[in-house]
Amino acid sequence: MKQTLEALLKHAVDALQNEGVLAKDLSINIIIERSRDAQHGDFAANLAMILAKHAKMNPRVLAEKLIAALPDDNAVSKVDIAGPGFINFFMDASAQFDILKVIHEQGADFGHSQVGAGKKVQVEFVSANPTGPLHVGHGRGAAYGSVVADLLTAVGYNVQREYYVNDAGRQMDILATSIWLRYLEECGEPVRFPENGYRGEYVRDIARDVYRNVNNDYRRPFDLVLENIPADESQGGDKEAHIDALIARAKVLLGDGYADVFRAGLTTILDDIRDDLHEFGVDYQHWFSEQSLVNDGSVAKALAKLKASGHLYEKDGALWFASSTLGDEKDRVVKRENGQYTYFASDIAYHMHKLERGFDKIIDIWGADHHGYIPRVKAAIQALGADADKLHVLLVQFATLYRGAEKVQMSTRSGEFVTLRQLRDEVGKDAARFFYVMRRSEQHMDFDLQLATSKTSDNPVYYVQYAHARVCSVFRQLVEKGLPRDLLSGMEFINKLTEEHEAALLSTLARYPETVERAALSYEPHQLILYLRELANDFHTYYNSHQFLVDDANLRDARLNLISAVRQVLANGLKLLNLHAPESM
RNA sequence: GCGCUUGUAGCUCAGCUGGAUAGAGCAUCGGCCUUCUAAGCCGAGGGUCGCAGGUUCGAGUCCUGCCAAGCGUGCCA
Repeated sequence: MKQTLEALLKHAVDALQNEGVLAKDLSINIIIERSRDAQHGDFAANLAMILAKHAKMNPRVLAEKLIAALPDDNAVSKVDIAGPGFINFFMDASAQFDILKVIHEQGADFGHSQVGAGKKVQVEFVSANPTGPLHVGHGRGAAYGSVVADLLTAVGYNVQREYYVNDAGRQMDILATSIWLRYLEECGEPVRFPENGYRGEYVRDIARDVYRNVNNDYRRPFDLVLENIPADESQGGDKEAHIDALIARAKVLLGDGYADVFRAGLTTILDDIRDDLHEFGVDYQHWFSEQSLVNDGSVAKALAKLKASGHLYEKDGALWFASSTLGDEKDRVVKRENGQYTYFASDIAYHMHKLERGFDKIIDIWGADHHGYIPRVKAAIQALGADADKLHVLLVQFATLYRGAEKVQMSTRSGEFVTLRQLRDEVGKDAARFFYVMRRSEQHMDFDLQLATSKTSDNPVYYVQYAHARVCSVFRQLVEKGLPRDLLSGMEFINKLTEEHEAALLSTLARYPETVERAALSYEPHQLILYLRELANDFHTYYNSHQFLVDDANLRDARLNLISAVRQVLANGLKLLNLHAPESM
């Protein structure tokens, strides 16, 4: 309907340009928006106010000329000038009813579109180090990323979801070493566990698995393990040096066994993460291994490419990327003095790999604490000869957990954190997803566990789901009362829907496709949640003030068609968010 | 110090990219179940949009400067 009005206005502008009222070379962006207030009609255009200056004319006068030049259209019943020069459009009531037919015909596809035109987009999200179970901080990224991906799919993009597995870094070595030390404890060795090791209970679980598989094969006397190892922090030393030495020692003492322990940790934890996310309604097309970039020479290749284009130099025995010439604050090391690549080096290779895979758009979803990392990655993409605007980094703030008014304390290091699994157990998948995505992703968020589990009207998840269940309930009542339903007759007598509440619902329903599109293109799932709450509210209000199963069969059929459309749109929206649309509650 | 993000009702947050009288939920107060599910609805109170300038027909939204909070500023990931 917006497009129709835009076309009409365009026509009027052309006419005025031909008459010489408006300059021909004017670049005009016609914006039609929905009126917030029903008094202002259904749609409004601010065109006259924007053009007033160029035309050297009072906006209201110009609006009058525009309206005079407007072609007739059946869908428009009245056009007004209001306020400083708004052009308000009142749409014909019969045109408003068309949306019900559209919803009925398109069903589950209603709201989908092709604005993405099949362009290839990659959405990479969560990508937490596989050094332990996901915690609630990752949950928000998971919920947000998956909905962004689903929204983009709904508007016609060809979306690939990817998880980048950081299986190559030092953190993984710390994990493997932690597992081995817990294993030695299992064997009965008097282990002093390093302060920088991973202390979570899951490390012991993996260690026990290893023990079950190899018995004492990897057992070494702890005295030997500790020989000449620099002291840990509480012993007056440096905890980083201590753990690094332990890692090196583990590799020496275990030989091939080290890789075995390492793999046990990686696969166990990755399987757990995969399973966890799956149950949270998050699935990926690809799990991309960082180690594979090192193994297949991609990192070396990426650096060679940077070197060839003159973006690398050596200093202090290390290899540097001159990112400061491309907008970064300072240059960054890609290969350390000790010959090892930095994390950033594999990230350059990773993004080169993404570029080579031919995505039109690359979306990285990161925790907001990584925001300082954006300029260097963009610099890398540019240095690789690609367009840095292809990369869109979306930031997700952490959520602070509350139980009522009480803040839930968390600390990853000590192992005392709330896992995503615990959250799902406590509040359920639907409430968790809904709450995570309810707020703008860059906004700090307070997640109240008590509210999310409350089965009262306080809880917005139930509010929306209840609206869906209520429609279903009406149809059950219809059957119980033995009343017939005639869909076609309902469409035929659709103009019996003359109540204010019905008009409001029709207009809200019509807004769904543009809401989905806006939410998708601006990566803002909360727009969809907001919409669903509005639609649910419109419905509940309607429900409370009018009976649907009335004696007048024609009116009844018309109303059933309306609420059936409401149910369809609620279901479509809930599905996009990967939430259940319950038939009863 | 510099950079990024945030600042809107008592609390948690929206505000459609510059539009008309700044909205919603919770909380508070007052109403509505003999009727399709009260997990619902209706009503009331509650605001210097952090502060000060600027841009223009028009600013919560844009620009500048302050103030406050969070994060970043590693040859960590």
